[in-house]
Amino acid sequence: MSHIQAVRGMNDILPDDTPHWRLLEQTVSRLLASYGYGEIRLPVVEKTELFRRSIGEVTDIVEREMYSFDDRNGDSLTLRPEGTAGCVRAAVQQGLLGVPRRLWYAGPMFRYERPQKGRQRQFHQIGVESFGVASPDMDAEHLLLCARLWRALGLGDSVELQINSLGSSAARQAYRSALVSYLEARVDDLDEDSRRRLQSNPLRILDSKVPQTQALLDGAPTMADYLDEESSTDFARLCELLQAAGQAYVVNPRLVRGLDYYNKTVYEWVTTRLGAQGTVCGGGRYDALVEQLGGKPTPAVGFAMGMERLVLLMAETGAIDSADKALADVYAVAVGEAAQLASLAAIESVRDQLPELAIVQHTGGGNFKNQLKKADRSGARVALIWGEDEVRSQSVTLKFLREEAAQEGKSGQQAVPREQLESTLRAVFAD
RNA sequence: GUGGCCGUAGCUCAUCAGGUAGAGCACUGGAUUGUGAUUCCGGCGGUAGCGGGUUCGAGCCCCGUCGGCCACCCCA
Repeated sequence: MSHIQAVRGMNDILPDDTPHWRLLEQTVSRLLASYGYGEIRLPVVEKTELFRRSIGEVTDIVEREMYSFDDRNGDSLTLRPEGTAGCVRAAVQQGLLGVPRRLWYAGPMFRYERPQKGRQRQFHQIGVESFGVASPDMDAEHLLLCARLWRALGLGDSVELQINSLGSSAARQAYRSALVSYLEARVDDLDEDSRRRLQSNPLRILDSKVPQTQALLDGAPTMADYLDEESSTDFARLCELLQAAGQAYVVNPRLVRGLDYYNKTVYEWVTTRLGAQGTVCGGGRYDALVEQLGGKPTPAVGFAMGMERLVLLMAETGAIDSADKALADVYAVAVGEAAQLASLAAIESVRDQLPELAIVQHTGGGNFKNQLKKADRSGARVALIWGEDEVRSQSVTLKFLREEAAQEGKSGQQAVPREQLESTLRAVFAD
């Protein structure tokens, strides 16, 4: 068994799945265009320093999940674990921040984690970022845009919106120390993971999955009580905007996000249908990041959605009509050398005149039975047959392979004079 | 990084208590020397992930290792 296998957690996406992916990509790019967002294409590799500074030194991503390596000149580079950092870097570097700017991107991200359902080491995100607008109407725009996407994908009933506000960094600090002192007084009741996080990242204890810890938190100080005034009025305004738009949401006061750069509004779209990895999309404000990365102070909001998870959900929900797996509309069969010549010439002409038809030409020889079998397996609706008889009479036999065609009174087969082939096909595939 | 379950034909799986492996699908030949999908008959296809151990004998038991799935951690 010396086959070379794919790297763990880096998966092939096979032809059976790519139609789902394409539908997602097309739907997203149309929708974003309709909201006036411009696509930006970013490198997959950035300087390691970029991620250390933006995501945060003590996060799991930076501490143990990055694919980092030394370039030949000694620079430390990293396969991007997320998209926001690179997008901000590009926006600053390319001078895109003079006016409010709406951007989106899509592509692979890399995180060294144990693979499980909805999580792999190379995964794909679609990211959306808006720069230069501090008011919550931009947050609302993002959320409503997402909601519209879920509806377009048939996922409207499968996801729930949870929102929260983290407050300004000062408010966060204040809340953080209040939480820590509350929990330190009850450290004996804390689970092991949470105790560790008490040192490293106390806010994350809030979304612990341990029931006992959650119970302990019922008596803890709440984030809302520590919010600065601007954060709380902005958050209230966002809720108001969502209500006005008829968008349902749940305020989850224990929602925190893993990356350090978030402040004020944060949110997640979650589902219960995907096992443990329920977050399908997540984001929020990061008003300080642009300045932190050397740009002029610029407020920003953004989110990222996980394409693998969305594709899983689409399949799970049956939202996608079990896609047409047929690779061909027409399958051309030719037996004999003369027939092959006639077939090739005719098919090239059909391709000229009916470029939208998917035509698979039989290759590799074989008898009639064999070739017809391939025609059937291809999923094609029509087989075109050339043999000695057709060559002699300068015609082609058109055979209907599918039952639904029979129901339309198009069944069996018929001889078609060569010069009528294109018009006959045009008529057959008119619907 | 931690834990549980699992690796047998291209795919999905069987092999009851250790006695050197079987089915369906797929592929292929024929019944049908120019006709698929249905039916019938035949054929190809396996160093049982890999390595070691126990045993007269290991797909089955033990150890290691690699890989997969799910969960924890964390996140999309």
